[in-house]
Amino acid sequence: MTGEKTEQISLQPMRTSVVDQLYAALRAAIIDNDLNPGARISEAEVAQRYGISRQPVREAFISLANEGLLEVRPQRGTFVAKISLPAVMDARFVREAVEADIVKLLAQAPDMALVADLRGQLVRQQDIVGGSARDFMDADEIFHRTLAEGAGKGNAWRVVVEMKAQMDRVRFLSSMHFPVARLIDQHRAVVDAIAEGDPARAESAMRVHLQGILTDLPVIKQERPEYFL
Amino acid sequence: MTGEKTEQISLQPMRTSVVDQLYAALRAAIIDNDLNPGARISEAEVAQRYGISRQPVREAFISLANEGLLEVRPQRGTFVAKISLPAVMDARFVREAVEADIVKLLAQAPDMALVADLRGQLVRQQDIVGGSARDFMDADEIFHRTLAEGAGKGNAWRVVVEMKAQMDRVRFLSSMHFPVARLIDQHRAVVDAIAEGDPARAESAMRVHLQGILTDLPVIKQERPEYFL
DNA sequence: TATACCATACTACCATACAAGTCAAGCTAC
DNA sequence: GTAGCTTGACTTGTATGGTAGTATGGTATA
Repeated sequence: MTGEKTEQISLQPMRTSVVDQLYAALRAAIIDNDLNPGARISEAEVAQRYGISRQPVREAFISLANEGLLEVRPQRGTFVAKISLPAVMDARFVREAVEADIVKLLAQAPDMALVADLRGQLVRQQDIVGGSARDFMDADEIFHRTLAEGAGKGNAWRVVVEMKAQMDRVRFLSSMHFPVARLIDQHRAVVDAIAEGDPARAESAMRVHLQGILTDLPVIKQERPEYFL
Repeated sequence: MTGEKTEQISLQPMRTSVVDQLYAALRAAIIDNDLNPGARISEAEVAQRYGISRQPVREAFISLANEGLLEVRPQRGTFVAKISLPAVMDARFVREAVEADIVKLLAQAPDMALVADLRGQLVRQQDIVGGSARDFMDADEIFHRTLAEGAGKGNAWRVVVEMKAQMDRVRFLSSMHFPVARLIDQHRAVVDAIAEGDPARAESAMRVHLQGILTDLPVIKQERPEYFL
């Protein structure tokens, strides 16, 4: 369907494989809610839209389904996964557990070079305060990744990324005005606790930060029940 | 390669998809070290062995590569992933963080029916003491999954499963004589702390339990350096 | 009018064919 | 003898064809 507009979105000429490019494009589209939860998205349709064959599309679908972003029902169709409240809450739970332990680790042996880097990021985050939600989300992701890599847990970050995908998808539904200033304050609290070598306070600050992220989830579910399972 | 013995391993006649069956079979083979780290494993070869076409094999490979169990190098070949020490240690780190929070949650609101279930499992674990490593690993997995599901974190368990795969692969290399009796004692300590509603002790017991799992990893790496990255 | 049935147009699944990159053995030129 | 090229046998990546299962809408029947 959408049989008229064959707008032939073009992919880069093979710097990386077609599958990888398509995977990234679809993943971003789903998280940004450019593709709405529950939307149908068949292999053939996507293949035609991107001017490629069905096989790479299918392979991109597999990875997205494994991440819980697509649901493929054999012989029936493939759909953007509806948002499951338990799944999102569990993703937040996992992320909190992992990042709490990461900052605990950092505070046990404070690295002042890392702290300086983080403080620099805080300043740059302040500059975004009036800016776009997208820009802040990017800065936020860099901040959290810096913590993980600073603790030498780069592989653990991969898990957080997967959990974050579930969470971000919901956040992008919530009309985009999260309290940037407060979030930055929470970031600062984490950094300060690390700098002072106070693991308990660092952990607590991170938990508070991550627990506050999905507070308006019930509201969103009431506003858009059709997006939820 | 292995051109003679085409022993045609047969898959079930389509109760579930060919891809899913093959995925499970290969995953088990890798974790059990039936397929050694670094071993070559081409799409065509596996397809022939199972009497199916290359496409389903390829799709199973994608999922296994996403889990870090295979490494596919374009135009070069596909290999069982060598064991990366940082990756394994980070997997343990993530698992500890998640399961520590799970038992903390359970101890905050002890469910005596769950405790009874767990105590029953402890008894059954005792019966295995002289038995096979495989049997104990299965019982161990059930125990940990019961904790996760008891805390209402069934989705979080999916993450643990992925981390466990990395860890179990190493454990199966270590000549199989882990101290079963001690591990059961540690399980009991967790259950007791939950029953008594002591979150701090439950957390601590779980962390001790999981930290003790990979102690002989350096020994294994010395014994079989060719399996490591 | 309500319901069982059936043709048809989808879907994802699997098989097969072709394309393109990689690597190593062996030949050629020097 | 050796460096460098050619060639061919691999590999995974992509395209296309055919199959079986599913939903849907129209039609005949009670």
